[in-house]
Amino acid sequence: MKRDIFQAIADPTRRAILVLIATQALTPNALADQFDITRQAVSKHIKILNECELLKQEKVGREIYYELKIDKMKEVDQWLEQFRKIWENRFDQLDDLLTKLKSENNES
Amino acid sequence: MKRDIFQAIADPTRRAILVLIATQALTPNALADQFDITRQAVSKHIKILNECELLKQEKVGREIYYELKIDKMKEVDQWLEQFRKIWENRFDQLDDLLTKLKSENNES
DNA sequence: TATTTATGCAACCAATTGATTGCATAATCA
DNA sequence: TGATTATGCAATCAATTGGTTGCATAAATA
Repeated sequence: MKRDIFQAIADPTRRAILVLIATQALTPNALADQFDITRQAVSKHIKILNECELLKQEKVGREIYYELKIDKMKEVDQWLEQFRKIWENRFDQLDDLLTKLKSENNES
Repeated sequence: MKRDIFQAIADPTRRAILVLIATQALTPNALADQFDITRQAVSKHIKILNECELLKQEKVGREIYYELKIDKMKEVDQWLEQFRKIWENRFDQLDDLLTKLKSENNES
């Protein structure tokens, strides 16, 4: 599969799942309770998230607890970095401009 | 259309377009030159990005220059914030643990 | 004015997606 | 052991996606 994390977070249900399992491990059934779709639909989302290496799992008896591999989310953060550089730079430029205008105003 | 920025960045071609127009305004034709797909395919990507309010455009004669509304990218950053809090918190906890272990080691 | 050029829109198409139902397997419980 | 429960997999389906070709429009150029 040529799936990546950007595909994973494209779907709103999957984004909600990621938030839910970010702080606590949950079973597929527990997750399905949170949504108005069938357990199997949730299961397919889990499968996709798993393929994207976003999940760690722990088997307890016949239950499987899924939790978010939070470090994987850093990949999105890293991609955003190139844009963050730009908006921070532009903010600095605006800041410089305002400082300059202010000092010019004080001189008059 | 119920499209959002997460849909917009799900496609690799669109991500590449966003990078290209982040620092310079480009026409659809100029963009199409960068990819191995038809101009119309690029045009459809532009349409989608536009629906997501990711673009500003300036018409010059019959050419249209598209540039990224960089502030819109902050929406992704904001969504990531909840995860960033978690991984930064865990890093702090690890840091505390290491500091604690170190001091205990010094005491022995 | 006639031709070229830049762009957007419509129709179409194959592949993918998100969901469903049904079934198989494995673990728990009465 | 037999019934229940948790999960995953397969088949199926409608809707969406990313791509194509063809056409219409508007601006620049000869």
